[in-house]
Amino acid sequence: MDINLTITLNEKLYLRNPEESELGKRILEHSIILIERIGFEAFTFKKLAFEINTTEAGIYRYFENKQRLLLYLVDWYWSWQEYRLMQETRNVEQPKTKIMTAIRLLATRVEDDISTGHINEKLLHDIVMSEGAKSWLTKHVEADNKDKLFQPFKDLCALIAEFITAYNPRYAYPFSLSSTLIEMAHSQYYYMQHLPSLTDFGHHKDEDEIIRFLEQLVFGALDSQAKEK
Amino acid sequence: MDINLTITLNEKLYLRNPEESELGKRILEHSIILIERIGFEAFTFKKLAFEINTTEAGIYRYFENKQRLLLYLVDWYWSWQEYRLMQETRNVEQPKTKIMTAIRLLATRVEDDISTGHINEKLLHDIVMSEGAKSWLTKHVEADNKDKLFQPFKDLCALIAEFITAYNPRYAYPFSLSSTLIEMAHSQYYYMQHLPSLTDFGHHKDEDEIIRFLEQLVFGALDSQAKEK
DNA sequence: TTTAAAAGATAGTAATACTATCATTGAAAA
DNA sequence: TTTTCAATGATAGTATTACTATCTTTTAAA
Repeated sequence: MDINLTITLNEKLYLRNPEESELGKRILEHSIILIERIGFEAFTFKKLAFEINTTEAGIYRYFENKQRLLLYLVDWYWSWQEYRLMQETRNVEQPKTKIMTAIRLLATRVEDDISTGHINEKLLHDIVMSEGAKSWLTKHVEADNKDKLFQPFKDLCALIAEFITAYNPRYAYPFSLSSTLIEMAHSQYYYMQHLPSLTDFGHHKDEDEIIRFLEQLVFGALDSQAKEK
Repeated sequence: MDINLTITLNEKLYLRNPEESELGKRILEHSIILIERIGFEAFTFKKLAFEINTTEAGIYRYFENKQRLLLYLVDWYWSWQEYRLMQETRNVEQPKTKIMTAIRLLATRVEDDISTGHINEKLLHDIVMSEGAKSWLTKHVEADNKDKLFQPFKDLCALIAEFITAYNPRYAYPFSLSSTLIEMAHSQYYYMQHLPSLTDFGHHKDEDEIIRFLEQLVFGALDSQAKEK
């Protein structure tokens, strides 16, 4: 069986659709590798062009600038996570199980998914953790938001918020809890790796601990609310 | 009464201590104003120099680069928040009240504190929300961490973790809960302002709602744990 | 076979992120 | 009072970044 997963993103993210050409796919593939290796600040289109034996101008035909390319990658990641979550919660009855599945998918180190040829999900996961926030922490958030450039993140957030509401319809903050969960799954992992004293996962660096922390956090909030009301 | 609050920070943050000269203080004052106005990406030492009628080279005598200056400002902010929190929890007996004070201080929009002449805390609060993460999301986090450049954040995190442990000694994740609380107090506020559909604070934009969300989150986690064990 | 889009090659510009050097000032030490 | 020395100011210069423009060649469909 040869399944090929293609994720289609908002057209405003690019000048020319990178999924529709060989060069485009090489740009995606190697931008992930290069950003992961040298970091987004040091990453330039010139360096990327050198890596894939094309020219700087060639890359500018696909993406307006490196910020847009990053946003493309980040959106791709959130779309992929939402897809995975929908897959894994299909046919699941219990809202509790759905939420636990979400936590597991978000907080577990990603392995490369072979069904998406040129995208290395493992590296992309690292990029989203260490660079992802830079895609919305800008002076043009609101303009980008109007252009729906954060839609994949919002969709994922809304999906998990649905699970939350299904679990406890009286809980007052399903969206905030959902965005907190998504953000913390990534940033606690980052802290565990780089600033462990901000966590309790010390140096054994066990991601299962993050899962337990998040489960306890989420269900603590959801179950106590049920009691209080 | 003329109280003057001076916060002393890690010497590795700067080349020349900006608190010790008039020019240094003007750099701090106007970097806050300018970063808040144009954003960290567009901010340059040349533009700052123009604002305060000095030269680019003059600013480079104080800070190695703009990233270090940002880290200085962010560290200043966390030191100030820790100071405020210690002030406001002194003589408070109940751990629960201490935690609620922490939540209130972190999640309430800051007003300018006149006791610190050249620092506008209100603007600094905005900067920490929208640019703060960029100070640790770098390829040199670990080197910076070895140089203790994140100490103020860690200290604040540890202080709140103490309150948490005092409230419930059996809770397993005081540091992670503390860092989650600090981060969410800022990022839920940012979302409320710029990406409200990630929250439940819609468009009335009421920070008291964030406080209630955080209280319910934190005490939900802390109280349910007590039950389970 | 033509033709038009994509890619390659090359050049150029303004801004950024610095470093270096030398002159001037101003306040404390001699 | 003079010296002196640190801080600042003024100016220049460099490598890199972040683009834009143009012209040619390749490729793939009409």
